[in-house]
Amino acid sequence: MLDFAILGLLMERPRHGYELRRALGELGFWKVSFGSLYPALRRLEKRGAIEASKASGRRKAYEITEAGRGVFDSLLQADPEATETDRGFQVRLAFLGHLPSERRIQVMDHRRRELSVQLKTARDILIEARSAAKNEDRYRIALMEHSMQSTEADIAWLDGLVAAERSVA
Amino acid sequence: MLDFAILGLLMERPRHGYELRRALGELGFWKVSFGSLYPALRRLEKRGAIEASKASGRRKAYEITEAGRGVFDSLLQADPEATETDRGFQVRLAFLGHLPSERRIQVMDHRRRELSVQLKTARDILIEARSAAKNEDRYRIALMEHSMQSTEADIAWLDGLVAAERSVA
DNA sequence: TCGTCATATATCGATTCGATATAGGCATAT
DNA sequence: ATATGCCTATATCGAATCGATATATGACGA
Repeated sequence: MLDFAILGLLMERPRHGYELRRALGELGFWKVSFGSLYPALRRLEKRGAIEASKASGRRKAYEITEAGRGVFDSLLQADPEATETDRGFQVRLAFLGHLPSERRIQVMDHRRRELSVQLKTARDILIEARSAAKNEDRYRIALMEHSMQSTEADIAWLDGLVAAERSVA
Repeated sequence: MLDFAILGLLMERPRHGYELRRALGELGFWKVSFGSLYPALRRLEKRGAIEASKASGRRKAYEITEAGRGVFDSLLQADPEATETDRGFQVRLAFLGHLPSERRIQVMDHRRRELSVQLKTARDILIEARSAAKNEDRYRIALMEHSMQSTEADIAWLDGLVAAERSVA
């Protein structure tokens, strides 16, 4: 996933490692560590997906290669029905603008269905937990409730994105 | 953190591995993998924090030891000012009922301050990003906005928890 | 000129992940 | 009865990621 995210950012323009880390963090869902970032850059270099060139000071500017663009595309267009982690979806979403409009809706719609299922099970579990709860379980219940509310908010947000996408298409 | 979470669940009653995984997942913020869980149980056994006993079928019921209770307490009471990951906070919150009331508020209050800082930076970054955004960056912007909204919701939720805690105290 | 601080790359050991193997128990269809 | 398929349950592997830390550079002000 990190490789995917790095390639996505480099599609736009060359960046050095530290800058990639900052840009990723600014997306809001992932504060990637150095211990992840620099090994990932080595991986991508070894695969020929990116190339480093000296920049000012200690900086190394990384640039995506033609091969790298191919890797990015195949990651971007991976089957939405296949298993995808939360982070996987978020990275894909960040670069969804690179897909044609109807494929975008497919990706978001699939995610929406997954979240709906999650929400239903969360609701059942919560009802069960509430009925069995002692007072000292208050915070565990609160966590479950908050998690449910977050999922609901995620779904509503996705609906908004899909609606916006349809209205421009 | 996983060790902490496992001990917290075992404080209540003995459970076997699979059940620990389910209980953790039901908290909503962590679907722990087997590859994390079973090594964690080995670690805790080796430290003498938990003990396994045969249960029905292949099941092994794990029970927390006196030493384990000590480990749990020291993890629970760790300085709230010290660096804490998101997941670290959530685990601590799940078992916050084991702390005296005023310490609970300290923990939540510290988290609240961290989230406030996050929110401010996120806001600045978003403003900056909006002004420089091209059309294809739409989804990146949407991610940032959603992340901000989530942080706002987290803060509001924390405020509710703190208020509830004060009202019972 | 000397600290000091933000920037930047790098590496270490430990944790966690995601996938997979294996096998027991239980319900249901043949 | 017994075969089949499906949850349950423990376990392990290699790879990705984390969190902490080391080190060096450049910019800026005391």
